[in-house]
Amino acid sequence: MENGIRVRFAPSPTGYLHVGSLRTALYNYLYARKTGGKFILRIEDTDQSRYIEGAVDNLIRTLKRVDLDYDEGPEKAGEFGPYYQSQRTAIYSRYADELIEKGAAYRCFCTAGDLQKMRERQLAENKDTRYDGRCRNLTEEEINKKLANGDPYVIRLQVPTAGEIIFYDLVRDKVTFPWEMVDDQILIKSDGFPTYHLANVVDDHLMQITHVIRGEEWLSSIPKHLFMYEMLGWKPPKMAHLPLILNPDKSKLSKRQGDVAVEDFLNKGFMPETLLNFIALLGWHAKGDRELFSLKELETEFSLKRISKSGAVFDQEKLKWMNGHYLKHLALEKIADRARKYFLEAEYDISDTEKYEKVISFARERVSLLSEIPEQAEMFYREISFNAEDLDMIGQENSQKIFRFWIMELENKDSWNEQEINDLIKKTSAELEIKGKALYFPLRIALFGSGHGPEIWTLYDILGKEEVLKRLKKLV
RNA sequence: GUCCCGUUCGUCUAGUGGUUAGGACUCAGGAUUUUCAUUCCUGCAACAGGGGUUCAACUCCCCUACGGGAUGCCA
Repeated sequence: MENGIRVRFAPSPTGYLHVGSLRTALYNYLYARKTGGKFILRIEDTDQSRYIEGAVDNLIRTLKRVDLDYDEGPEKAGEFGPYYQSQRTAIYSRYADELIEKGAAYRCFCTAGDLQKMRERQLAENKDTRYDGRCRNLTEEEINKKLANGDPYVIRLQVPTAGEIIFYDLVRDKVTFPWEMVDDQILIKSDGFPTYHLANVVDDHLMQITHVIRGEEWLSSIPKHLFMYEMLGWKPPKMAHLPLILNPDKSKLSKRQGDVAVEDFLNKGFMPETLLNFIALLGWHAKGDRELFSLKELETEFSLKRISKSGAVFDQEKLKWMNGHYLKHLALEKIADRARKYFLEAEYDISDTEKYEKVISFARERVSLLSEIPEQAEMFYREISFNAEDLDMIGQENSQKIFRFWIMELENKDSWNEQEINDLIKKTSAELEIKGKALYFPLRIALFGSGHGPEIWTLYDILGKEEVLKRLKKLV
């Protein structure tokens, strides 16, 4: 159901995918899926000084890992490419020229040093630090002379100096800015590359973007963007500015205060389902009390109208809880598959698939991260070791009686089912007149090296009769 | 500093003029479980402050406070 809605996720390739960016991507994705529109990925790589090898590949890989599919973008050419801004410089300069012709932009020959000095002076005089517009009034003669001279220059937007601009944001409704406060933004840098502001306006128009959904940090740039749309004679897209995701101290979520890279969360053992579900809730909420949603469910539930206005603290405690939830409720094979790499890292032999899945089914119940699963599984893959206290318990007469009784009984029959093992426990208790903790503790210590852990049957089921017997025999 | 945006339990939030202000995470207690974990139940805990408007404000308006964002030849 093509309805012409087109949204985009336009990250700059910084080398990793920020959690806040993931949410922006998700909301754009959801809005596209919900409305039957298109979701475009565009790479905003116009800052040459920040080029990072492999950053785009990593970005795309991460998007894939969390299952966020785009309809157009790098490696998925549509009719509006190229989708790298660094490959579109000719396009931007054409529109920059058009703005100059229309008197909405001008060449500025001020050097970085000039600007620095200007800023310092403004600061000293306690004035706003803004470009003072000194190059606005250069004569044609002066300009041509500098041009002929090969002086480097930038192109600046010539914004109105008085009045105010009113616009309507889908999240914040009416927003007003006085033009006085808006700077003559640089559109084309002296290296010929555009700044975000120009590139974003040009591309959103050319790529026929209908809705711009992005972080609140862009809100104050809207006047400049809207001015460009107007001067170029274009219809601006609808805007939705998302509340910020915050550190525990309420500042904008940043690297300095912990992990912000989606890759890091994934590698630590958080799962895509968790990340997507949790992050969807940071700034958006369904009508009722429901909080658990799969991606598919979000696609139908999502609505721009229910995006909240205030920032949301990224609470890792709740993230962990939610991951624990998905660990327990997702298909066993899926968890088993994802946990595999952690077992391999721990060098456990998991070639016995049946055993491995039983282990997973036991361990998934008691952890909140994929990476924590192997430590719960140690008793099934490693020889157990005992501390002094354990040894003491093992050496006691009653313990020895229990072990010998079990060895004898176990050897009587080839295989045991759950009922039979439980009956054996009862029988042991009756025959030896040992009960409760005094019975279970020695058994647990002997079989898996701890007073706490799985039920005896669970352990027997996973390890099998031979291994259980072996562990018991070693101790008598 | 200036401009912009925001403000319901510690945190994420529901709420849209009349509610015992609901849910989730965390925390505490209890039940189940021979243990641990799970699960379930119960509890603690919030409308930033002050003015209006109204018969009635968490809900609408204004001010103050606080928080955040922007203020780059970065996005």
